[in-house]
Amino acid sequence: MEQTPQAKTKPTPTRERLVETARHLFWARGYEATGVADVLREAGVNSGSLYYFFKTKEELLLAVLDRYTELLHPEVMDPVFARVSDPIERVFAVLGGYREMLTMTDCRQGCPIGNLALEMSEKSEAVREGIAKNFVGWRNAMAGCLSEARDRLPGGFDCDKLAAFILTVMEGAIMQARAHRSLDPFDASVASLRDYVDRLLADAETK
Amino acid sequence: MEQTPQAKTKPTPTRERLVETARHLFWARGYEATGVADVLREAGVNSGSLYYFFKTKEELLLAVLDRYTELLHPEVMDPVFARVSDPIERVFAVLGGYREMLTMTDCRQGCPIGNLALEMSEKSEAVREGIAKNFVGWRNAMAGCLSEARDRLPGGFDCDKLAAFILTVMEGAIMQARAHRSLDPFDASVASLRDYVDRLLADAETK
DNA sequence: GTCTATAACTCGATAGAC
DNA sequence: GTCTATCGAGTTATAGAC
Repeated sequence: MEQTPQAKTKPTPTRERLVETARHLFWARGYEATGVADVLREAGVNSGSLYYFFKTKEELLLAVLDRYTELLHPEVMDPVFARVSDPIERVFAVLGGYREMLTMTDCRQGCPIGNLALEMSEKSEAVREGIAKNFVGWRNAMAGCLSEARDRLPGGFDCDKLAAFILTVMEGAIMQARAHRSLDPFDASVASLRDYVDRLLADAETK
Repeated sequence: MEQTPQAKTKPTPTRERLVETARHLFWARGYEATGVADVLREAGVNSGSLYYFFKTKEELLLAVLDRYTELLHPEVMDPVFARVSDPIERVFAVLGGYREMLTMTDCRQGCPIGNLALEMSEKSEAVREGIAKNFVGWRNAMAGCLSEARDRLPGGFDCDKLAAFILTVMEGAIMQARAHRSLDPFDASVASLRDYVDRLLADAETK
């Protein structure tokens, strides 16, 4: 709707490059620690262009958060769902995706939204809302998996509550992995979550 | 050992005031977002004095992390342990303490170590170690509670693993509470953790 | 839409008197 | 151990030509 329809082979317009560069730098270094000049250098764009598209650095961050919302399904969920079909295993496969992110960065980079949630939640209401929206999307995807497996869970089970718990465990597990620069706390936390889910499934089975 | 023994009524020396001021500002605003000038103003101290005690801003942060390590038992654990005697309930009472912190700050401030873990873990190895040390202390306190209740838990149960899981849940729950500016995700996550622990206790009972 | 140049300010840190 | 003054680099953002 904002895009002219015939523009199909556009070679990555400047705005796109700015958002993608900012996305990666905010993730790797944090928002405050990333200078506008860093984004400009890395994107090969001049100051004037950035401020043509975005009034402020914060507005650039809001665009980054919108981008994350768009990427949730194509980048995070769909590849996993294509590979794994059992709804419960999909949940743990998504967690495995974040584990891989930790592996590839030697436990230096975790969930970009989680970082921003702690750094920025009280600094801007608009940013906080963008973060909350991303969390809601993630939880809904997980809640969808759990709903599919509803008949294997105890009667009257609250799938949204467990979905929120899964996000909680993932974020807390990533935090500890980064603080200890080790996958062990991540693996231990996911194993505890698995134990909990197994007990829920076993409980539903015996009834 | 660093303190002269006769100095008992010292009116809070400058160094102490700097560490305490920095501790509160880093907690409320984050490390990068807090300027050295903010610390100086709030502490009523001049630049020259700060750099007499600390070579850099990062060294001030390390002192803050040491202070948190010292405060863990007197400020976080002991008051709860004095009030609650059942070891399992102690765990949940400690979580209740963090809930109160969220209540008092309208879900704006959570765990100061968690904030720093995500903001600073990859920026300085010394800082990361100070954070990890705080996490280890917290987990050990929780593992101590669980060990006391060992006979009520399933045979061969790994108390350290559950302690790590409890920290994971607490940090993830605080993150979501701050992002949504609501206690609901915190309460839901703690309720799920309680459900898990109840199932562990019930499992041990039937054997 | 993009360019260069720079305004206006804040940052962490230092020097040297007291 | 504390003071004032300030350095030099970095910050976000803007102005105005092209």
